Amino acid sequence: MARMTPEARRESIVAATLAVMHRQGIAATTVRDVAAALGTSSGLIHHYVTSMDELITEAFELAATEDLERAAAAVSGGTDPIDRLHRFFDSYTRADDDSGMQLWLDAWAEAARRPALQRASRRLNEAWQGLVCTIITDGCSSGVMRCADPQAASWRLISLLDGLTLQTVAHGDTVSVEQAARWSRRAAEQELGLEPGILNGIEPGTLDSG
Amino acid sequence: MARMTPEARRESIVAATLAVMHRQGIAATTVRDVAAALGTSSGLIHHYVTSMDELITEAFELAATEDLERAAAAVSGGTDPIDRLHRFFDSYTRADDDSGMQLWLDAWAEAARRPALQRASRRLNEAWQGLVCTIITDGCSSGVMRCADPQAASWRLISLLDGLTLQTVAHGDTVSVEQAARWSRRAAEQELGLEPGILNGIEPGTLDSG
DNA sequence: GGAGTTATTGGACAGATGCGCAATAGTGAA
DNA sequence: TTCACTATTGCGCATCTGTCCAATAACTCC
Repeated sequence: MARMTPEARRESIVAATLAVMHRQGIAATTVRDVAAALGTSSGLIHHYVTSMDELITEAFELAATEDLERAAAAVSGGTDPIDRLHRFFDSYTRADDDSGMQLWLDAWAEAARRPALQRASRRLNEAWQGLVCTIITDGCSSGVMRCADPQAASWRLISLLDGLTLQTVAHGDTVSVEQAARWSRRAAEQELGLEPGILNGIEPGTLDSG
Repeated sequence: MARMTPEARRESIVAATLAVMHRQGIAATTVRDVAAALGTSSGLIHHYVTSMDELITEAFELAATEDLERAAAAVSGGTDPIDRLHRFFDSYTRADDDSGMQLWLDAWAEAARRPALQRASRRLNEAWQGLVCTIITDGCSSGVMRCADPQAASWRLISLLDGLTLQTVAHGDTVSVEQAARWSRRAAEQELGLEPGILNGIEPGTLDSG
């Protein structure tokens, strides 16, 4: 393979690792598969990375951070708390139709056995919760939402979303993607004292362009 | 090792497999580990089991079915729908403090790659949801609960429980076991139009003996 | 006791795994 | 052009994996 800058090569290795992780799952991602996906030798990977665990953690962290930043960017474009919450749900449900959520399932399962992966997974999960918590706190102080405990409410919403998409990803169609989206929005309306349907009704972009 | 009845031997193999799965995770459970835990040779395992996948699925199915039946038994002893719901939460939160929930995390992650495991996981998840759905339906028809869509509500409750305990198991203490229990009960009260605190208040056994 | 059945053994087999290392080839400076 | 540097190769090593199989040992029935 053509010689590359160390920096560029390292990035390409992490990107290739991520592709393999999406295709085969975290546990089944091997050095040789990454090398094959990259079109290089397996020795090269270890020239840049001290262990496979480190590489997997780094790749997961990259993907998860990008997801989070995409969601944060979408949210920050909202005009008011309800619009921001709407955008949050949109970006979450758009992300999970792909194999992105399977990566999270793998990470949660592996977390107990891989400390570095656990730290990354935990940190990013807390960031997601924080994103929602900020929206709710704003909504409460501006009076459009009613919520006694934004911290708890945001953990419940995040957990509900995770639990529902878990069903979608792991079991095929016990719960459909559309149901998961509708039900979690409905729960948010109920949890935050919003008018029923306000999150599910005004949703022109989901079916057309999503 | 002492010679055993085929039936007894088979049971001991499945039990040993389950122990190894709890200790090392589904993906890292090997024939040799099971044989070592059993104090026998690895060849013996394949004399009773055609493949490792079959054995793992069978062991998971056994553990999950026992959990479900324990919950169903606890629920069936309830005097009315609210008491039954109370008992359901009790048995669920008592189960997850152990490594039982980690097994579910592993199963969900592996489901995409192991069809037999996926079928088992899916079937049992639907049974859990059905258990809750029955309670809610009864509660609605007897007038103590208000719920427009018991099917959807039970999926939301199950998914919320899964999502919250997921945080507990995978990330240590982003969400504590007590918080997960309290928050999910609170969500149920809200979802089913119950008096706030009715599921969290009357709960003498949790802190003393749990 | 002897014979037949079968639970159990221990190791062989082919393949995969993470990692390391000498050899090679491309690159930039003198 | 030459030389030092290092990205890249290709393979070797030790270990682990699921699966299979002939040999052995324990049990049952005659």
